[in-house]
Amino acid sequence: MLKYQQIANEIESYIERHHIQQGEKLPVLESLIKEFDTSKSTIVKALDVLEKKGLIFQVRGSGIFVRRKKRKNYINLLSNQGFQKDLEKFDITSEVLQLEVHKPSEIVAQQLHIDRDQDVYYVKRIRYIEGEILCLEESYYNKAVVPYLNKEIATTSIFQYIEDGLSLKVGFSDMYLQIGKLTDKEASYLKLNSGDPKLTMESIFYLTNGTPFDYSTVIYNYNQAQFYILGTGI
Amino acid sequence: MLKYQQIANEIESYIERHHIQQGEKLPVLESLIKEFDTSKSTIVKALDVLEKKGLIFQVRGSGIFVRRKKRKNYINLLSNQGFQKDLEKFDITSEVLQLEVHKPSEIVAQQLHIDRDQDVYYVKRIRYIEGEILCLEESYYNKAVVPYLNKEIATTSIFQYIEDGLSLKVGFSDMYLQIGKLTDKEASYLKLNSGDPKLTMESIFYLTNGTPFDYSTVIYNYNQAQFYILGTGI
DNA sequence: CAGTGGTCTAGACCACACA
DNA sequence: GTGTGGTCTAGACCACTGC
Repeated sequence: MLKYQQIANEIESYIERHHIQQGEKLPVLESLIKEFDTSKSTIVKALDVLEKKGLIFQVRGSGIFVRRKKRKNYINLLSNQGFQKDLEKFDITSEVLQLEVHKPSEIVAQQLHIDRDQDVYYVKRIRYIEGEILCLEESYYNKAVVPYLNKEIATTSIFQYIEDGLSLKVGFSDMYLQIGKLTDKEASYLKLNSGDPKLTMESIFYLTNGTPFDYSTVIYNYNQAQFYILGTGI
Repeated sequence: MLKYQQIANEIESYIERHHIQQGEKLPVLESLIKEFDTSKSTIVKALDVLEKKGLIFQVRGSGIFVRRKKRKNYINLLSNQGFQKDLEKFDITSEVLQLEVHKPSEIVAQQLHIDRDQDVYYVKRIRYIEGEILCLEESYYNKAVVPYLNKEIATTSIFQYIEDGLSLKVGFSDMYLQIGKLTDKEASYLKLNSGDPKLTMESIFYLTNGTPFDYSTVIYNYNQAQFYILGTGI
């Protein structure tokens, strides 16, 4: 484990354990350097990680302060973790409607940067949050990257399988959001009415080496679609 | 200007100028160090900035590659810039419906972390993108932080005024997203129908020192609400 | 195994907040 | 002015990629 990551984790769990509130001050840099017996740069890097995660903010000449969102029951929109990791407080389950290997459409082939004669896994799921319907998801995985999938994996967490089972590293993602009205078909899956609001989120996930491996379209139930973003100033 | 920020900007404009495409390789670290005549750490920091912005990705043992989103006409959901800066390709205008100083409601006072007897600016605007109605925005500014506002400022960019005119630094933000149906009133502002889909985005903006100064609720026209996020792996 | 990016150090110096 | 975080350096060493 990287030293700075280790330190970041320890500070994070320290904040968590001690229920430190928004605006409360953390020990000064000098103390942290001594505490963790490391160099200044390493501490600074660890704190940068936490700052980018939205857990703290640093004020020059003043100190390091805890940032803590106040609203519960909102889902973190960022985080590549395909949920799960981020929603460990929530109970997320999945019902697999379809799982098969086939050739991609033009659009899918383009998003995954493959030829139309290469195989993809197609997975259609309904995902539940605390027993309520959260979303309808249709995903395409490049079979050259994800050579095997089964219903059991798709019922739990595909991303966890990719990272732990296949030892692949998820790097980054492009996400596109749109608002619209549910079609008849979508509505029946989500047990809503045709014409009801929907949030559509298309995502392309890439490995750390830049290979796109997953193209997904997720349609959220507007009753459950509550998201938060901890912005960190671009 | 900070050296690493300067370098990041130069690399960014280099990518832009040369129309470098997704996946194309940038010069290796060693070259950049020589080119900018600086230390390795500084270059690394500059590249980190660009990576977090979603412009490049770095692969150990391989190289530095350009990342470039392909879809146009989507709005960047992140960036604290209250749009404008991010939408410089878009034409954003605002119509001010209301602008006044008053005492905050319980909720507003709480979000801005002030007492109910302190003044806030209340601004209600309709914002247009390329001449089309983009959203209805209601904002509350802590008057202790933003002592003066007028219609002209609100018609252009309030955030630019805060940063340039008042020399305040925007630090970070909490954002909450929800999907729902338009009320009669909202629909009439957006020239849509009651019951049509809406995306509601509540934001609290903080200065770099952690002071919340702006609480805004924005209701987007679902026909124009197209967003993208460049995820960078949490 | 050569090339490339990533981590870590020790320390100098700078910039800002706050009293 | 003191305390605190931020930048920058020069260099050692590590870890991954791809030939």
